[in-house]
Amino acid sequence: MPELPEVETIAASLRNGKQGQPSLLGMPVQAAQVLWARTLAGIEPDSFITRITGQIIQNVHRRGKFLIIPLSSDTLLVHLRMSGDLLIERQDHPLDKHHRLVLEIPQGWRIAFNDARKFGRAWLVAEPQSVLGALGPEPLEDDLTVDRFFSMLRGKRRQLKPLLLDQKFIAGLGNIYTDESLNLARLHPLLNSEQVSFDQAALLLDSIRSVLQEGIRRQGASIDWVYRGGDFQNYFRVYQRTGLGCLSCGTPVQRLSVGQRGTHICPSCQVLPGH
DNA sequence: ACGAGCGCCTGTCGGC
DNA sequence: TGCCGACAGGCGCTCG
Repeated sequence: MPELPEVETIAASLRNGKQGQPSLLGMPVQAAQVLWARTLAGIEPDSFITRITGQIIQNVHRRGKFLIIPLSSDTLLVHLRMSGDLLIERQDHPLDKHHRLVLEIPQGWRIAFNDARKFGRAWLVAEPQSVLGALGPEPLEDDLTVDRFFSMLRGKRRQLKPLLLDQKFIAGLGNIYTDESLNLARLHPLLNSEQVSFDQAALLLDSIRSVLQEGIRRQGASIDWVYRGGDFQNYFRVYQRTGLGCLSCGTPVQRLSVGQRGTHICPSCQVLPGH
């Protein structure tokens, strides 16, 4: 489910609280339950519970698609993968069958990691870099300049779409925002990264940023049965719009498969050179 | 270095 | 109605 804008939205609501739901800042973890052991990466349930209990939540932020929750002495890292979500709910609310991890916090609240497909993971580590160390640059940070992005692209010989999905190359993009960014930049997902011109690299970086920022502004996208509350899905240019008209030229949007991922393009706006 | 294929899981949807 | 395949916002692994 979540890509950068959805994770950013979740981090902000856990940090700041929202209507009918407290901020987590300063809250101690009073008890923990592990309902699906494989949700925990590199730690057994008993050790996890012992170690996290009593630690106080210092902050909630994001790096790529990871939620980062610094505690008194360790850091809790959460990756929601395809179907995960972090919910704040009352302790007397019945446990959903998809809850995998539950942390009890004061005043009758709890944090629930809900994840139907069980792909999500949580880490409890002293050093967050041990998990986050290999991530590529943040697309919205100023240190990712056009010059740097251009040389990153030219330094690889890869199809643009799988490259943008590679979290070691750039952090936070997933299937939706990659398709949207490539369409906005009028670049074909199979174009080789070493063939991208400087101007195209500049346009692509600009497109990535504008799509991510609009996603954040709209609090992410809500699709299918995994609903989050954002409404960016109503503003998609190509994603899941197969057969509908391109917003720029009216040509029907095409669906193809790239790296075993459903991929959406406008065949008129996104042309592969020499084809 | 790169891409394809597959495994991990559960749920939904469309076709028959 | 039931069954069956395709598909799903991710990522790590193996194999050429």
